Amino acid sequence: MSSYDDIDAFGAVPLSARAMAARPAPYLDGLNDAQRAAVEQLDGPVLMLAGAGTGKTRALTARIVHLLATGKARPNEILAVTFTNKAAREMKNRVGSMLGEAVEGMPWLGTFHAICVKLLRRHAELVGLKSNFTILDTDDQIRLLKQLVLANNIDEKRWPARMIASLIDGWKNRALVPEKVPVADASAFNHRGTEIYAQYQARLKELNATDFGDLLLHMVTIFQTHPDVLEQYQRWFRYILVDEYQDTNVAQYMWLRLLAGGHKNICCVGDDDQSIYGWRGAEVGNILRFEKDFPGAHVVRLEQNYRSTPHILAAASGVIRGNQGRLGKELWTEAERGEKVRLIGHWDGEEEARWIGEEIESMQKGTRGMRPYGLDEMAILVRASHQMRAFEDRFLTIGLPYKVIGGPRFYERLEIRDAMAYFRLVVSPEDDLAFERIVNTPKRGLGDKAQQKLQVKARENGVSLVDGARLALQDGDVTGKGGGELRFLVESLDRWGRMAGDKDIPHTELAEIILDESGYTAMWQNEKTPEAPGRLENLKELVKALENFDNLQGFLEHVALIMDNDQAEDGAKVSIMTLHAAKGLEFPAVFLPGWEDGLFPSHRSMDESGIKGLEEERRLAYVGITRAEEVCTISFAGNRRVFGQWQSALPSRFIDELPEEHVEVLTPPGLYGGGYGSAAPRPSAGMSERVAAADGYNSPGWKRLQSRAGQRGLSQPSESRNTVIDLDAVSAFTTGERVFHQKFGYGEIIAIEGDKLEISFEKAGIKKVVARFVTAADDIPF
DNA sequence: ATCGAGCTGTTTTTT
DNA sequence: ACAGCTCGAT
Repeated sequence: MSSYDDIDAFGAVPLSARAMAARPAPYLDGLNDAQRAAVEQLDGPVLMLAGAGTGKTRALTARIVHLLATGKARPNEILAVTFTNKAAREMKNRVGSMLGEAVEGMPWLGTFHAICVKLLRRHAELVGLKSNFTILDTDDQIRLLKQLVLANNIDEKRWPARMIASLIDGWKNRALVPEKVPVADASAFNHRGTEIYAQYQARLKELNATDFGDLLLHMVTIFQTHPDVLEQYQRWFRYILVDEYQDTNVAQYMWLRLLAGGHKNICCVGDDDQSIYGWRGAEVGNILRFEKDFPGAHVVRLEQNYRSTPHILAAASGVIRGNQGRLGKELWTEAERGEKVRLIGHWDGEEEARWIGEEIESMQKGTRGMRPYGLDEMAILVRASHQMRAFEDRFLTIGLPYKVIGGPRFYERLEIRDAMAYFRLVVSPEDDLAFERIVNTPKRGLGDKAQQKLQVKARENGVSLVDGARLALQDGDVTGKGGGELRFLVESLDRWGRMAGDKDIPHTELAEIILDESGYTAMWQNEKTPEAPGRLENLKELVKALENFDNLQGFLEHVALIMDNDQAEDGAKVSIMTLHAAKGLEFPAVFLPGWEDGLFPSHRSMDESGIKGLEEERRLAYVGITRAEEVCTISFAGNRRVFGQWQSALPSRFIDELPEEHVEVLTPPGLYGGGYGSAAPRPSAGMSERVAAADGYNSPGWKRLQSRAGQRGLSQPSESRNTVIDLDAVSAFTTGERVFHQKFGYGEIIAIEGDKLEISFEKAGIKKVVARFVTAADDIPF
């Protein structure tokens, strides 16, 4: 029998009545009418459409406090879901501080995944798992798939494990178990994908493991097939709150709908204009359909913005207006007009970085009549992480302190994963994936051959790889140096396992012993590469992080779901991050470089998803602009080195969409190459002649851009804005044209198919190449 | 078994 | 440009 009748064992802490009675509803103080409505409409479905900077977190937390204060629900009867641990933590803290001392955290406030793990541990047996199942990270997932691909004699080139992984993730995001994958979907991949999917799921079950997608998928499956279980939770969770609803995927949506099916008290908070995760399965449709999905829903719009100046808001609105099918929201503010959005063009990416570096330095002192800004008040938000390099290079040379936010997370680093694999293996010796990871790390002379033998032994006897290794050693399958090393490893694992059970050995000490005795620390000490010291440093940090937990097991449990990267903040620094990473943040001064068609909006995104892709890019632009409180500076470069090749580009179409009365076009100081830097936006589009002329679109740089584009038939902005893929290099070439390719040299185009060109090269013969790697022969980029 | 030269495919990222 | 990987040489 399952044990969900112990639900209320979790942190049922009744609110102290006197804490609430002391001051009547202080948490409602200072809320505007819309916020107050969102807080007080407790029953029935509510959609809180909260624009950027409209105080949604405040409203959300006040709502929770209101639920508690009115006695509508106890803390453990509220289900509050977020996407990130950071958001969950913040909400917990804010609810805590609004309530004053007393509240033991809300047990059901957390990320979708964290909550699903908690639920799934209780009901694991319903999907054929044990409740101590492990959660695989992306790395394990890929390795597992690779094995399956190999075992099926599938061509790895045509079906890379990564690709299959994203296919499977996509299905899981849509809550599709292997049998439910639509025929059209499956046949597009020759049914190979679904076969592997099914095998992969079976293998996960054998390993008593799940991947991230499974956490949701399994819970949806359980709710759908066990109405009794579902009912328990429907009854238990009297109120449901969802943050960032526009980012939910189909599986999350189904999960929510199922859970909300009882009381129907679900409050979803989100902003359709900030949906930027479509590429990983988020469905804007979920938020757009809310009123249909939940009949009788109250829709509350938070439109008063407390973050940005009117110019910035107007610029953002101007851009987002280009999207179809929005729920519609117009942000307004009482703030002073402030600075217009500033726009500046540059000759190339390096100059853009140089200019921004200098502008940041001037802004520190105060410039152009603006107040001085501290470094930590400024941020650079880029579309793609490779853009960061130019800034890092530049800032390093001029000694401007900066920090990169996002990027590889601590727990994703190689050395951390290796160390964790050792820990995992000590805690659960049957963790085959962990064993595979470390069996020959550090090098123990156990190559493919030897590992194959262990696999065979394990499979034949139906035991784990560690036990397989034991048997192989007994039978003398692995001998020599490798054999000795393997024996030592297996014995060490046993020893560490016993130590893990010994209460007298602190687990942090054990961790150090494991890393030392395994030779893992020594491996990095002996390595002379520049990153080795950093890796050792990270290992130390890992051991330190262990201090916050009671034992290795507890630590591993948490780490599986918490991939945070809380870098210690020391001193004021300019932040550099992607637009995606910036969602939810705000800065007094924001720089938005790289607004060029192809880069932003991203060529790829439009290729793959057409108009939907373009709209998502536009939302990204909206998110970018609305991060700025006081100063927003948009820039673009006429030329940029991409994949080692110089490419020229036109200013982003989003620049045309900025309402001109809210934009000030800056001309860079004439320090570098005269007027070259002052390439202006496309003159005939959004910007008036006056504005365009004022900043010199007659400059040589701009003219050159234009004439280059002209040769390609790309210069007419009016045309280029109507079609989605027009900037694709496809239209740039004609058959018979003489072209140059970096690797193959000169040749003549004989056919064009989509974005691929068939070219007869003088030296290399006939090849098919992607159009953007080819340039017209008489026009090699400057 | 392991090391280094050549090939490929290059957005965005959380859990 | 470059990282990550496969394949051939030690």
